[in-house]
Amino acid sequence: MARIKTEKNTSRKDVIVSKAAVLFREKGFKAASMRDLAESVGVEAASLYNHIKSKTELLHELCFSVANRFLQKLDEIESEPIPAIQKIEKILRFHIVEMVNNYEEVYVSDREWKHLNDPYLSNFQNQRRIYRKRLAAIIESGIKNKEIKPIDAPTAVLILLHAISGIESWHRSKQKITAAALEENMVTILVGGLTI
Amino acid sequence: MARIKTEKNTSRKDVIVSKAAVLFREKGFKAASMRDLAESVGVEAASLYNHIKSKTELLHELCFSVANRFLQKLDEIESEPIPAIQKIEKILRFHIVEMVNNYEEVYVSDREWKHLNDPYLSNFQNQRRIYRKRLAAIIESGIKNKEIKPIDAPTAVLILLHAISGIESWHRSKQKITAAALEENMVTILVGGLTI
DNA sequence: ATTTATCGCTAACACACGTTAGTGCAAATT
DNA sequence: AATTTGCACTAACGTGTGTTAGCGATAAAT
Repeated sequence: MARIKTEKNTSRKDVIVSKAAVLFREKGFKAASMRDLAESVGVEAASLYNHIKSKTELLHELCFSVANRFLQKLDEIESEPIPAIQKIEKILRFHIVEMVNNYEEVYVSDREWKHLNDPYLSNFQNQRRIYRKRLAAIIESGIKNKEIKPIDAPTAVLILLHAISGIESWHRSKQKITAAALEENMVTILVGGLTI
Repeated sequence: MARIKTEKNTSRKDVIVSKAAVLFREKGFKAASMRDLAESVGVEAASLYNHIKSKTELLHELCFSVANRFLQKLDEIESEPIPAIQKIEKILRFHIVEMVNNYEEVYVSDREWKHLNDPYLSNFQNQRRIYRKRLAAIIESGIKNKEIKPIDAPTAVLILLHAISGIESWHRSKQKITAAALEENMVTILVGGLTI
């Protein structure tokens, strides 16, 4: 009967959620079982339910905490009085840093949200759609100001976001370049590809 | 007792594999059940086993048929006597066209290969690793020849491949631009991002 | 020190899953 | 026309799943 160990300012639920992120990334949400999770937490499966309502709650928690972080940052950057292309670069860098430092959560939020249930599912999809539209709008304004090539903005957004999710491969690769180098390379290629 | 309808030159197994691709994309491999698949084929679940050995066999079939198409094309392009950057552009265009026209299969091969079993799993991972190394080598040679910016080649590969998988979003979007326009936009941004 | 709340345990549930066995009809082959 | 093969069916199996109920021990609050 060993209790779940917690560090300062982290509840037992936080521990579970964070272990779930690792597992969901490794195996996928459906393939990761509550018994797997229990083992990785160091407890019996049933005990998890003293801290969480359901398996899907873990997914909500992960998806929306990530989504909220990105939304908040976008609010912040959108209102800065800087050229559109610089806004895009800032957002890009934020995404990269998040993907590097909070790999598990961000990855799960990106790949496993399909398994959310309504109403969370529709909610999440809406947020995602709106987020992308806001990015597209920034790009459009950059095109108007001749900072950015006259390309289809939604396509540019799609490229940016998916390219970032490629950091997954970086995480798995044996001989990683440094995170800083990764960031610079990605910015060079992507911002370079957009700029006139 | 209605038999599975086949068109010319397609076996009943082909029909099943192709319906499986749709289902695996929609729900993910684990979440898609054989009973789901049976329904979409118009048959009882057990009847599927007159044509296939197992659920995973469907995944093998999909993953390796896609992988082989890409490998074959890479062989072809690699041996052409053209500048590296043009090779990259050709490969990029091939990926885009494949992702547009064979969406379901390519998507499943890209996202669901984790659920393969050994020895297929290791096999697939190896092929993937080697494929990427060959792409990186082309980029390296382009860098040497001053056709391509001096960036980290593996990072460039990662960006290219993942950006392509973003075509998933294009497929789902309501107001699609044409496939041709999509292709041109992607090439503009990505090849533009690599070129000096 | 006593009470109360927290939390991990065992046992078990209902259910969905992939798959096999065995039967019989219909199409293909002779 | 007779025979063989192909294929869909029903029934059922074992297993793994998420989750609940209820018990007892320990930590927290009084």
